[in-house]
Amino acid sequence: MKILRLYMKEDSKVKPTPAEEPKVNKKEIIEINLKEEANLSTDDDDDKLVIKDEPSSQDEADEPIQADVSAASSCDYNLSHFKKNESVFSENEESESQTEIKVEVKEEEDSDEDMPLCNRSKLSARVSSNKRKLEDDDDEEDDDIPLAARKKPKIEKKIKKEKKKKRSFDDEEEEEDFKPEKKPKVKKEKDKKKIKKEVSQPESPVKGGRKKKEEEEVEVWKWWEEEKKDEGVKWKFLEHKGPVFAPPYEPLPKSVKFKYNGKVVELSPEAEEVAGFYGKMLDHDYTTKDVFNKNFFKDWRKVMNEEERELITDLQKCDFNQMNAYYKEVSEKNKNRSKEEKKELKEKNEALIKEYGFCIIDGHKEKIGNFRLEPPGLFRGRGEHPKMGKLKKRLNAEDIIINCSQDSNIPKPPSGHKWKEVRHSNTVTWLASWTENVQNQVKYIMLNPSSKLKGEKDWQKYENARRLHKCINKIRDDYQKDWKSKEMKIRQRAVAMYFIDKLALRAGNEKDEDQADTVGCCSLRVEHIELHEKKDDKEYVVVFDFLGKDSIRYYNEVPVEKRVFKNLTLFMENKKGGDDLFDRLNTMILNKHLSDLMPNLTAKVFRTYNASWTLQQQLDKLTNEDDSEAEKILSYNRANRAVAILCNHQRSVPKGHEKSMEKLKEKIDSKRDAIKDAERQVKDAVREAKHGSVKEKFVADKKKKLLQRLKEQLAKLEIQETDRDENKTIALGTSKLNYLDPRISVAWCKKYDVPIEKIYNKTQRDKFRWAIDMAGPEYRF
DNA sequence: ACCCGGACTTGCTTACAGCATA
DNA sequence: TATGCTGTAAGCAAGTCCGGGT
Repeated sequence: MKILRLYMKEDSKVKPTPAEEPKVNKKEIIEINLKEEANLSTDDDDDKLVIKDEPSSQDEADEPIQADVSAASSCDYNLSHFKKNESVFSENEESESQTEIKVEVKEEEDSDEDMPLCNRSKLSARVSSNKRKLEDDDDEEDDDIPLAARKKPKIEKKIKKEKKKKRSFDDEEEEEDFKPEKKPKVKKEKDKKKIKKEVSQPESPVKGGRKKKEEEEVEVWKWWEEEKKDEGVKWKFLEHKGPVFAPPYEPLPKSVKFKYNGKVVELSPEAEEVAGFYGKMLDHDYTTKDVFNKNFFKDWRKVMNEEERELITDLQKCDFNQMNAYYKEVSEKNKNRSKEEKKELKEKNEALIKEYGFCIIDGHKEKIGNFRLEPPGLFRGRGEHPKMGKLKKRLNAEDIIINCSQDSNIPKPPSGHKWKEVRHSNTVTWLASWTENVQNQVKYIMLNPSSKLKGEKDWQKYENARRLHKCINKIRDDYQKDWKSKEMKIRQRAVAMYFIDKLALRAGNEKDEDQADTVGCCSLRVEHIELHEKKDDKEYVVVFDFLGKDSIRYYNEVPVEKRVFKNLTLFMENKKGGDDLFDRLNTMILNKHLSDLMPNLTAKVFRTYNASWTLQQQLDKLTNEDDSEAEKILSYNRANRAVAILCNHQRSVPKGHEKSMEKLKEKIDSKRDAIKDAERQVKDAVREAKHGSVKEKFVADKKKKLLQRLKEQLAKLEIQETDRDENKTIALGTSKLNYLDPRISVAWCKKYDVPIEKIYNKTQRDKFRWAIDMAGPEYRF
């Protein structure tokens, strides 16, 4: 792998700064800083921020980087796949700096366990208060504004948005080829025949429960044994039935009244439907939020008729209680449906899936991921989303673009309707798409993860990550050197890469004003980190505290290399809390650089790489050949958990966790009692047996066996207990599904003789079929 | 060189089926 | 037989990244 290092000239252009606070040219800042440095740093020549050409390399405190995966309190594995003995960082000697970072999974005042994660502990909005050790200037005026409310001045954004909106309005329909294409009739026949043959799976006779389902599964063909040829073409033939529309609105019974200002008001169906969306959610936290209510009310009024609009002017005066009660009643009724009804419904649903849930792609029948269009409703953004509560409109055929083969049976729109467009683009993988009206984003109907299309990509992803392994040393070396670059941009880039590599941070694209204020690496702001020269007997600690994807809080105290620390100090100089930490960097620049280092390398690959690598290391470390199966699985889960912690995958404490824990404890206690009892019995029996006959001996043996079994059961329960408790705020699913090379798990299962079903459930096995097939016990990531 | 939208992956929550248990 | 629990799938929001147009 050839690695290009670009030492470019300091770019002449200075990033435009917000108008109100004329900022110093970055170059100047460096220089200023250097002067200061020169003055200050008398003793520790260790870390001059060199700007001259030759970097002062020798006396680097070249410490190896450690992945920070230490667990939250309870579990104490201390992994570090970066450790030198793992040979990843072989060039870096010494340094025992055991990094021990607490991933403090929100521990404030026990209170809010039941809320969705993003609503919890609104992140110490005061993260960046004056505690800063290395006092930069003191102008942090917006410390008291909650994070989400802080705005970066972005005027052009507004204009952009306007434009967007306009576009979405006036690009009404422009009809297109909706009549089935006649021309390739012959080919069609042929194709169809072929498909028929492939598709008509042996119809499984109904053989009760599970079995039946298994057999009805889509055919699995070993695409991974086929030769790969890409060229951007995703398929040759694609046929499907089109999406399933949301069921039409059924007006409420007349007895369900809506009241305004205490008086019953009869709503038009349109207004009623939308009111119903709100009424249904009355118990939800959302309806207590200002933004939500405002947005809802505004959009609701839009669908009202003149009269209604005139009358209903204040949400406070609206009474949705009857609607709420009605919906509750309905769902109650649904729960109590009779067996027959349930069965009927199920059959109907299965028939629907059978008809619409599959497509034919290149001669194979494959499951579609989401063949149902999203029903109308109120938008529920996560975190402090400015658009929460807006009305998500009902979709019609006129909104939908169909994508399929020209020579396939083109799906029919509902009678009286026309598709927005039918296109035949085989360079994309979606079957249908539409533009959602709240965020103005395209949404898609795509294939299930078990499909070839998805599987192949998944496989590629992990191969790519494995490729990174081959040059990770070089890359790490490189960015460590770049910490001393004389160019600000490169320094920032290098520090960002370090974060991404070490902490598995996301890239952090820029976001629009009209989205929740969350950040990733490149979009970190000064207010999101705190620097401590010393914290709890650790040196050079960076405290991260910000809201990441889905407004999940990321909190981490990380000891870093001195040079990184100094650089951060430098980056924060003369900035306010709301300013970008890496003002010379964005994801594009970063990814551009990464792709120069290795083809197809992007920020996200590091996450995949580090996750999978961590899993492998952990599995190696935690698994004992002669553990019981349950113990091995616990080890696996622990390894999995380490990854989840690394990637900050959280979840809200499941409802009734407390209760279920208690129950488990009870069970354990009673098991213990049983064991005591059994022990006593065994003792007695043994005594009897000593001078007894064969029969007594037999009894004693039996009792012993029973005791043994009880003990095993107890052990299992205890394992379950720790496992469950350690897991309460950590979500394993995401990493399992998206970050861990399944071949590692498969290999582990094969090596230690654990049935794959214990690790992957049915869906997961489908998704990872390729890996199950591909990897032997010797596979290494 | 940047902006923007399109395409696709990632991530959390919710609803529900199916099972065990009382 | 009703009830409660648990694991799974569905749902959909929110990221990443790329490429085309200007």
